[in-house]
Amino acid sequence: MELSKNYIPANTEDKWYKHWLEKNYFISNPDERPSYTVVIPPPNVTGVLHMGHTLNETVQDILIRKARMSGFNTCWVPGSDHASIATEAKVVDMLKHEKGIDKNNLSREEFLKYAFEWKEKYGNIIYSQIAKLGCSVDWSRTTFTMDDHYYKAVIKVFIDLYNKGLIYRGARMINWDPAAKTALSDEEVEHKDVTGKLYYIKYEIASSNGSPNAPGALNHIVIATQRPETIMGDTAVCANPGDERYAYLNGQSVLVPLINKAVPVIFDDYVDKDFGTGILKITPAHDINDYNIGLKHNLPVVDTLNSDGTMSEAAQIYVGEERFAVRKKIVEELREKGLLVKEEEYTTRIGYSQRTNVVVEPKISTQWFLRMKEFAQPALKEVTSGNISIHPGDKFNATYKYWLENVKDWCISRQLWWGQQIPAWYDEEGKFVVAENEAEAQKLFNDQYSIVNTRLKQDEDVFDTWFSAWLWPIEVFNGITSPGNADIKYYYPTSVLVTGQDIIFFWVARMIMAGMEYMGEKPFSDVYFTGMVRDKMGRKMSKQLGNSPDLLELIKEYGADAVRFGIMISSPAGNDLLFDESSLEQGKHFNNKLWNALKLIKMWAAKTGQDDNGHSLEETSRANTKSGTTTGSFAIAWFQNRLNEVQLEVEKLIKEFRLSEGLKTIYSLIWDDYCSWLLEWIKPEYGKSVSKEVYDAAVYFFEEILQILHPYMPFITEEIYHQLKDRDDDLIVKQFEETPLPNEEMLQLGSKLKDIITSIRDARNKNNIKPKETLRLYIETTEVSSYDSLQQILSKQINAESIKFNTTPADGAITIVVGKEKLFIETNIEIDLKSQKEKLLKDLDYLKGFLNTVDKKLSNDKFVQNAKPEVIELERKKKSDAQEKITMIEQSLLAIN
RNA sequence: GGGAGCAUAGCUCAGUUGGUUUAGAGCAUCUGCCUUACAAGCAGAGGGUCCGCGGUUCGAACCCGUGUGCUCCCACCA
Repeated sequence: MELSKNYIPANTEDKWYKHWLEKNYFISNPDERPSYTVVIPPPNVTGVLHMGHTLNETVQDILIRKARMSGFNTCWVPGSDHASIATEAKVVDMLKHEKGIDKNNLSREEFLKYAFEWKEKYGNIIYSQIAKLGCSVDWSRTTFTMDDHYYKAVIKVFIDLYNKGLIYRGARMINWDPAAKTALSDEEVEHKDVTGKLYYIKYEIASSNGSPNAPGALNHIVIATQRPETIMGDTAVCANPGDERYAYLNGQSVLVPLINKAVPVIFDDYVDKDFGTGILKITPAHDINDYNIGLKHNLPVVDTLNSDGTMSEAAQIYVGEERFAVRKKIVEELREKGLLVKEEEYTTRIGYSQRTNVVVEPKISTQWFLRMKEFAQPALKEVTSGNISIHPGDKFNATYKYWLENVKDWCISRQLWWGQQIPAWYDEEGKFVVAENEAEAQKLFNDQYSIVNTRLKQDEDVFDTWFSAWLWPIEVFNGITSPGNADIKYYYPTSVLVTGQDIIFFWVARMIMAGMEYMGEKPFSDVYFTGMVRDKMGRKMSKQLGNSPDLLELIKEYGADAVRFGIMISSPAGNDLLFDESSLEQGKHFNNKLWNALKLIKMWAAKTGQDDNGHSLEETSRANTKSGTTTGSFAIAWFQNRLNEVQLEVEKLIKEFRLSEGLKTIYSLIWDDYCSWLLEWIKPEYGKSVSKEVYDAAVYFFEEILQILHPYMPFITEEIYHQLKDRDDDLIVKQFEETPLPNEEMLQLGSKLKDIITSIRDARNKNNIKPKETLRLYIETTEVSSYDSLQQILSKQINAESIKFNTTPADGAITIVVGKEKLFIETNIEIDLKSQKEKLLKDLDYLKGFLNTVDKKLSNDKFVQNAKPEVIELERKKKSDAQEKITMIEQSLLAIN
């Protein structure tokens, strides 16, 4: 079949993915081989995959494919996360805008029906994207965090932890999201720097107890606040007890402006005398500090906000209006009434809901909490002991440690419908039990409260999505719902977790906790953190900026392999990566390079007559004959060693999770060593053909480099593997064999050959000698025999009509020094020696400078005394080498003049 | 306020116990090539005060201190 001019990904990608599926290569079952297991960080079913996912999935697929080709029983579990709040927000939004439905008018069941439809739709899009990218996941194990068994697992764990006394229910100050109308955990709040205003407001002194004002005292005080809309919730004002300016207020009250409510003046060390006016309004319902001071001083709590962020009845004024609108109105009213003393610009950090991006309100609310201290110790030890390795560790070990040492209780309840409903049952008086179902609950009511057959109502709330996600590496193998089953025993602990550094606390730390609690063992051995994908200007990808490309579009334009290449070539572990489509372009070019190498080899196959009839060839390439030995054999022997060198290096790099460097190494092996050197070296002259031996070697090496590249670029490698030969086996499962150490001498000989060729080509360029112009090469060397195997290649690559050793040419030849050898190039055309003289002078300059630094070292007594002998030996050698070269160049210069 | 990380070519980055040269790669740039696999290519070249300063050392891009500039995480000062 005729090969297309360029590689066309669309022709191969779906075909091979389908083939791999049909052959069940992705499916894993426990057997006697060692397992290599990865659980996918389940994408949220909130939408489609973005570039961050692309990077993550690619990394995982590379690791999995590499392991699959290295003798492991690989299992990559795909799935998705219901993402409670994030998805619910999306569904609510969709209902409102697309169907004109208000969530408040739906029953829980009706809403969940829509939510499941949403999940079905987006879950499937996500899965198809994962497939398009080539990910070799075991689809038979696809798990969703609200699957029946998974749902049960979450409930079971909650009940278990409750019975262990690790879960409690109570009123605490929590973060409230007024848009989603739910509590949030501390980790779901993002703090951003915001320039706001500090308003200085007058509070009249009420003088309620009739005591006279102190001398010089005013009839009002001034208090600074950023949130004037909260003043109606004030239940005291507070000064530092050591602050003499306010001592006179002891026992007095002040009036809250606008509503003229009298509140006491109290004193507490918490107040900083030097900030603002040194006096603080206390609003226990809406600030965590105020709440704590309130507790200490027994202050009442006046909650002036409704759950949706509007003012409540308790606020007395502006009831039902939105909080930020009210802020403006209150400032205006204060100004009109002369109660606003001044405003100043002020930068502060404000908490935003990670999911709805609205300003979070501190609010007192009854929620479920999980005690975390008990979990922190074992989870910390796994990492500090090195039992779990984090990559890159220098960056994250400290962060991990800090969080665990300062961990706070986890608010696990959410006022949402999308998620696992909390299995707590309440009677009409508010007594409750925790039970799997209502029947069980009735029984417990009987046992605990001696109440029989009362009307029970299940808790309306659901769990934080992370309260299900933390069980992921266990329950994808049903480890909670059927402990000790064959899968969990075989696959747990998993090998590596690949995820974003932004969820180290949300998820990574908590999975380790759950693993220790429920399996008594870590959930994974390594954690590989990828950085954030930004655009090439370093900005975060976002819909608003329009800089977040569509994965399927990219695959359509460049092909999945090129997308994988592009994202991997620029992604050092743990650092943010700047995504630039030009790297995908590079990937596309790389595909094409491979494709063209294939075309070349197919052409040879046709010429050698090996394609159909298996004829051996009659003619051999010029590079292939020399006195009975095949010198194609040098090219072949050299490449074999170079290949071994790269194989070992890539092996090491992947083991260290330095995937980007691994790809660069492979890229260079293929483009430079295989295509630019090897294929050119063994390429026959026009009209001639290659020997069977050389042809076979070229094919064999092609297969080898395809194998190394396969984990990174699975589609094109599989395609070419099959284009090279008709075969029944597939590259995806081709096993790597043990790699022998490369022969250093051979590698050096190859480098020497390359250097000579490059130097001569440079000289051709500089002296304007056309490639077609033949030249006569003279080599001054002490190692003539080393050229035995190089000569044929050399003369072909530089188009030499003759090569002579240790014979001096006539005047007018170009002189080049390569290593410790002197080359003379003689041609039939007139040469202007100026440029080569310049080159020699430049080389001379460099060498003299270099010699100088070496000399300085060697003439330093301290160096000679202290340095290691081998270092000194090396310096001596550098010195003599440099001297030798200098002499050679000086002689050459003399000859020119 | 506390902590972490980073700063090397125009850009993105390597540089793994301090000594293989006066520091490397890819991309970009420049020069020459429509050479029969590949112009999405080939051949070649140029390009750096390793952020500043000080120190340790025979020797520093690398270790220490300090300054500057970025980035991120954590934290309850209105």
